[in-house]
Amino acid sequence: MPSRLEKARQAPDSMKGRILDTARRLFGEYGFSGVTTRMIAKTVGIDISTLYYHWGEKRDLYEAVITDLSEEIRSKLRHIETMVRGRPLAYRLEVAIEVMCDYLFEHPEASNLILFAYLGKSRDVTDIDLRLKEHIANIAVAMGLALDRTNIPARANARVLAVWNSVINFASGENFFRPMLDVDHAEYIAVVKETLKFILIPAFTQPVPTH
Amino acid sequence: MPSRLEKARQAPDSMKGRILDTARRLFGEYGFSGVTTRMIAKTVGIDISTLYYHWGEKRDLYEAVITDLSEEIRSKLRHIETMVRGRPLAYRLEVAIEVMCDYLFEHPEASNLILFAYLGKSRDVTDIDLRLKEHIANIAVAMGLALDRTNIPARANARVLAVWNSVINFASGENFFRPMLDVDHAEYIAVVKETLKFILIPAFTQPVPTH
DNA sequence: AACTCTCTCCATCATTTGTTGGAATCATCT
DNA sequence: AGATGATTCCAACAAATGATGGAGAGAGTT
Repeated sequence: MPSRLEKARQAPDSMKGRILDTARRLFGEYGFSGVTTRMIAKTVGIDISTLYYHWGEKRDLYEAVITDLSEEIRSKLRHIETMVRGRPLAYRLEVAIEVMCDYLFEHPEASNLILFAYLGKSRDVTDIDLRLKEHIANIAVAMGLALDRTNIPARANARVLAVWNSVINFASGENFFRPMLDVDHAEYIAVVKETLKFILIPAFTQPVPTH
Repeated sequence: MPSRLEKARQAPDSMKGRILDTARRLFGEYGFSGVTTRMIAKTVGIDISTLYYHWGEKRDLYEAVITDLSEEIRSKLRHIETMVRGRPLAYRLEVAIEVMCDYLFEHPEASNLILFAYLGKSRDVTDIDLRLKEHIANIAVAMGLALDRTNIPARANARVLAVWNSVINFASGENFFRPMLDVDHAEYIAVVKETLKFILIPAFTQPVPTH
């Protein structure tokens, strides 16, 4: 039996990887309690025992999904950081918004999983670490809001979180918001990007008001 | 047996009202699938049949919670509108942020319920209308981003949504974010308000850039 | 007292859900 | 071919879950 402790990332064509992918999609859609192990197995097209053979408890599978996602986000942020290093802040924000939007709209389940993690308390699953603190600290440094990764002021972290949240919500809420805006998918992405830039860039680039 | 179709709002000391309140808190904490009818009944301190007697299906109870919340939000927004009518935009934003933050932090389950509604698909509960479109349209008009409630441009709606989302997420994610900021509850609220003002006010008040 | 109406609970049912044991299949190695 | 180990599925179980029928308790009415 394969170890459940090994690295989450799986070859996407292996059975273990296929289960992980499907679980990720479904957990993102319905949340932990909203998904049954049978749903996952049926979607993959396998028997439920096969799922348990590869991943053990439902909670372990969920944890693997979160760990996997966290790793993906980290690498995405690293990528952004290399793209913007040394550039002016407005440019950094613009690139970050573009890249994060593209990533999140290509992986609709990702932002949902993140939001489910915020909402937190699922009776059965607690203290699975999305390592958001780490991610946010990295962004804060990349944005020039803090000098080093340790001891970042609350204010700086909060500002990064505000940016982060704006992006996440627009991605997660697409089905909810898009009818309100009466646009198609592509237009939605464009409007979101424009709106985010409209909201975020002035805040960080305008001269400090004297009051 | 009481009708399940009557107005959701209940006297808070009636059995039906007590059940509604408890259900709201629990649904906000764990989501629809994360809550069992037995949990609700046990928390209220009654037998599960009593719950079914008053509210019928779990879904109906959930729907009542959402309808109730929607009504509450609408009245809150109306209240804000009367407070800011005719004032300059920066002031309007500031008041809106203050009042919405206070409301959401006093009702921690509210923002969670809203987010759960975004995420949407709960296998068992669909198409319960939070009437967000209406709320957002009202804000857009109150903010002066649109002239009348009909035919609001996508761009305006998106901007209001961005504001709305920022507030909601900070309220819902408190347990998640607060340890990252290393502040207590009161400080958290203060930091959030400050951050929201920092982010949102410049965007809407700065002179239109020429490009 | 007898009746009615509202409300509450106990007991129960059918499904669903998480989880496991064991048999069958299949490829690999000797 | 036979042994071995990995993988898959069938069948089943215990617990949890949504939901209901019916019996009481209590208050008010006649």
